[in-house]
Amino acid sequence: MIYTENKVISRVRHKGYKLTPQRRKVISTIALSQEHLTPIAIYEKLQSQYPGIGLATVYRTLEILTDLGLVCMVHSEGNGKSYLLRRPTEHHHHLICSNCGTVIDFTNCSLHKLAQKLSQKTGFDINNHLLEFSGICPDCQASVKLPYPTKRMK
Amino acid sequence: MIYTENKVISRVRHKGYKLTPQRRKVISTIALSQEHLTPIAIYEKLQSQYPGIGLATVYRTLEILTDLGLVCMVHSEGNGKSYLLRRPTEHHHHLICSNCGTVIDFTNCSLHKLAQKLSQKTGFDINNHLLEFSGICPDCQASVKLPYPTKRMK
DNA sequence: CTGACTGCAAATAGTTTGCATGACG
DNA sequence: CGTCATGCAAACTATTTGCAGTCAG
Repeated sequence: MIYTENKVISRVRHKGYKLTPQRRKVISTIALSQEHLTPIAIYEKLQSQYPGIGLATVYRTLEILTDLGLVCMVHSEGNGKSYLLRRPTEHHHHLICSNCGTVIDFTNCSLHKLAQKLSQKTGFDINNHLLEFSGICPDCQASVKLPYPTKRMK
Repeated sequence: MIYTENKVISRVRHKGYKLTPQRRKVISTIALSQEHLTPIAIYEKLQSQYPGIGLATVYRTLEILTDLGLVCMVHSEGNGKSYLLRRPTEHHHHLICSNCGTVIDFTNCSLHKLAQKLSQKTGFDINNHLLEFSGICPDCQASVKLPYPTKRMK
């Protein structure tokens, strides 16, 4: 299931967080976006509709949403030091284009079996996991363009 | 296979990088450590044996080693913003205790099949992936709370 | 009303870079 | 000997925090 804006709002309020216009805006920005957004991207999108909103507020709101499990992160590998946020669908993982940054979600149930096995073997109480693939998406394979800086050393 | 210090050194030299005493020291520190190390941890360990080495040099060396595929990173989730480095064994993944930071390696071949399937479905040219589980290790389950530094299992 | 929330700016934390000096090959 | 590497400090990027004023409940 995808969290609707209203669902998120009621959940936030229900947990005792105040529902300020800033938080509303952040939530609706995430809800309306089709892509994963960085905190900065959210902040910039908001600047036009809601000038004066603080970046710190965006971070603070994201912290709450993360805490409530309402957004999820992408740790893009390689150069990607930025992490991205998105309204969560069902539990899923990410396939990331290391050239253009496109993110595709997928699910994989077999991981649960693997987690169980690991848990038995090691005694860990496993409560979280992170699986990401990265590569080059079809569009980027076609075009020869390289927007992401890759080369090091001069 | 585990890269020996000599192997790393010859590989670095072979790629045309100069083999300075600083690089040697960084490499041997990583090689001798049983645990994953942050860049800062490496820097601090070196301070005693090699005062005056610069943190930037550690980073620059790690960049080279990463480039050569001689170290691997752990992106610990949750609060963990620090990433850790280690001499690589075979291709493997990490199981991380979110309480004490213990890291256990494991391999999982079925991921390759998954990657293939994804690749077919999406057209991505997949060249990398990241899989990590986190949870509470047996020791931490038993004891209430422990500080961070690490232990290791095989 | 009142504590939670906000914007701002300053503070951190982690990492990168510019530059003059120094040393590997 | 000519690069390439180093150490240092300053620059950057991403995120967090302190604070005084503001507002949702």
